[in-house]
Amino acid sequence: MRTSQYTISTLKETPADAEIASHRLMLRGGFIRKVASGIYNWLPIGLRVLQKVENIIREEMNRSGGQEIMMPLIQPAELWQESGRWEKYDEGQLLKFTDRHERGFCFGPTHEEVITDLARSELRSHRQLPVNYYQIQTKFRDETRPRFGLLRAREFLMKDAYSFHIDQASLEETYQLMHETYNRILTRMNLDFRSVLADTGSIGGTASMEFHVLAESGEDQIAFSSEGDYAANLEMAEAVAPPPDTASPKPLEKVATPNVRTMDQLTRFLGVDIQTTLKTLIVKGEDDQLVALVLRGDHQLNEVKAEKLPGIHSPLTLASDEEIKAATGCDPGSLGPVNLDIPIIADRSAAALANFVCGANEDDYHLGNVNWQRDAEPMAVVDLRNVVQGDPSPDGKGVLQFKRGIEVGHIFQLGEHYSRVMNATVLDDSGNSIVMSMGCYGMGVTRLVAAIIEQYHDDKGITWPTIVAPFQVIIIPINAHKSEAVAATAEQLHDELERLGIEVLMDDREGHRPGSKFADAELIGIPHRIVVGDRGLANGVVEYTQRRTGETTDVPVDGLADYLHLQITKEISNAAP
RNA sequence: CGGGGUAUAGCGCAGUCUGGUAGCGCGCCUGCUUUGGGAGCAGGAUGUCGGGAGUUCAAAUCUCUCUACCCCGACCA
Repeated sequence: MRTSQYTISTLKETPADAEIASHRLMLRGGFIRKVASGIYNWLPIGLRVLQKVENIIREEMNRSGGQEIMMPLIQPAELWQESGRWEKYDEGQLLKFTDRHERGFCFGPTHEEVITDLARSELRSHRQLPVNYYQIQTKFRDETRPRFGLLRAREFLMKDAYSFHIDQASLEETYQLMHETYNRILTRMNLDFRSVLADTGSIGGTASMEFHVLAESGEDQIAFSSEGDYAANLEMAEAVAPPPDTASPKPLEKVATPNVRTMDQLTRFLGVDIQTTLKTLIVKGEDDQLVALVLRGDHQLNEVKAEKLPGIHSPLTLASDEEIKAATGCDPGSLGPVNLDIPIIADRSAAALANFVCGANEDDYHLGNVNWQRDAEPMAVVDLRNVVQGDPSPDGKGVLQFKRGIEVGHIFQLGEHYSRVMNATVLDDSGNSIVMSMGCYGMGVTRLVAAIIEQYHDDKGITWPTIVAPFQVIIIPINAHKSEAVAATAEQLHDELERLGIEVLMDDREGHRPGSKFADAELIGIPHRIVVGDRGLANGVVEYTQRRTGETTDVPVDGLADYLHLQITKEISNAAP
């Protein structure tokens, strides 16, 4: 391929609205262009990368027995009404419209309904199970706030797979297989990633796991054991119950704390350690009754954990100051569990305290030396808080550490969540009608492209792993118009590499001086660069530079193509398990 | 959806406060000279100043309104 016949649309200046590396570099490098908020064009060079990522996923899915299908982007309202998600699906994310006959449709944000509908008509016998269907297809989710370029787009490419089973054991087997498949896919792309325990969220189901590419720009916080294998999304990470404080109770005391409203003010005013204090949050229960959630002063409420508690309103809703005043007679800053006429749910760490400080349920007063049982009784003691770095790991090995991650994959055991409401059944070996168990397995293809860049870039541009690079080799001839030797050598190398099946780009643009060609090659991130110039040719050598290391060596023209062929073959296969 | 901000040439921006009919850098086109780290000179093209309404002799500039986009918060691949 020659740049004179190929669109290289690099920008010298960064478009103003790009915040993070992947977005900035994809715009500058001419990989993508924005069409509307969260909606992008893919230019030729960008599409090459996208298709490589797509093909790695496809190869590994096929290798694991997945069968590729394609479902429609546009889906009828009836299916979503049947599953109950037409009204419920994440308010607003479902983009709905009607056709000329006033029939309701939506753009597919995911395909559980369509696949379940397909499965119930195609799958009749247990002999056909298990099956795993997948597609690589456009999704549309009307995000309230698209951002970070491809990391949170509204229209994006996703690989979604759905498996069907006669029983839970079979589902677990495929779930495990998909876990391994995802590991292989991400490993082949040379990514630094983690699989972590995850919340099942709005899709519903029993077990689920997320795959995170580690990057500072990631939107998720993940917690993992310093010594064991435990890893979980922060919203799921379990806080281990500390041993109870066995100090003998001291006499309860009431202290005046004028104008103290926050934990920070309280600890400074009283000169106590924040770890010996309690804070009390009032949230809405079902039927608008109030519930008090009690945490240690230094801990943060984990909303996902709280929402899962029986009797708690979902989404989690804090009571207003007025409601709190009406129920307790004081402001939120003076709340505490003692003599509180609201059911109390205590976090394990809060429940382990003795002789602690908390609000007195009276403005400008706090209580000291408070003790459970003697002074207050929680209705339940549960895990309610976010873990913090240094907490013991739930697997008993080491302590928890945090990293940020980009969620590129999510696998679920859905169980009978959809198959039951949509009546997707098969006959078992006794002729009984059995509701199929389902699994679903998502992977964000366009998001993966961005995630790769987040891990592979430097101050000059992208440093693609060879397996996903848009081209594998770039040849830059210097003053080809003046030197026949340069022109001929570059041509010869180009043709030889192409014959060997290597994806080679020759920068034959006229009017560009070497400097701008070097800059473009580095921005676009082509892993191997060959510079052909008179200077070296006099000695029979060209200059070879590795993009990632910047390491430059003079190498003989003879044998270079074969060497690169060997090298590249190694690079694109050594990551395959 | 709440809060904040922006909209002027393909990109990055100035001009707006203080109204007088649009500019800079990069890019683009032509020519010449250049050619190992984003070249120089000369010439040139490109704007319904986001849309609409209003105030005014006169609006990029003032007023109202609509729209799009970006950033900060609750969801997801």
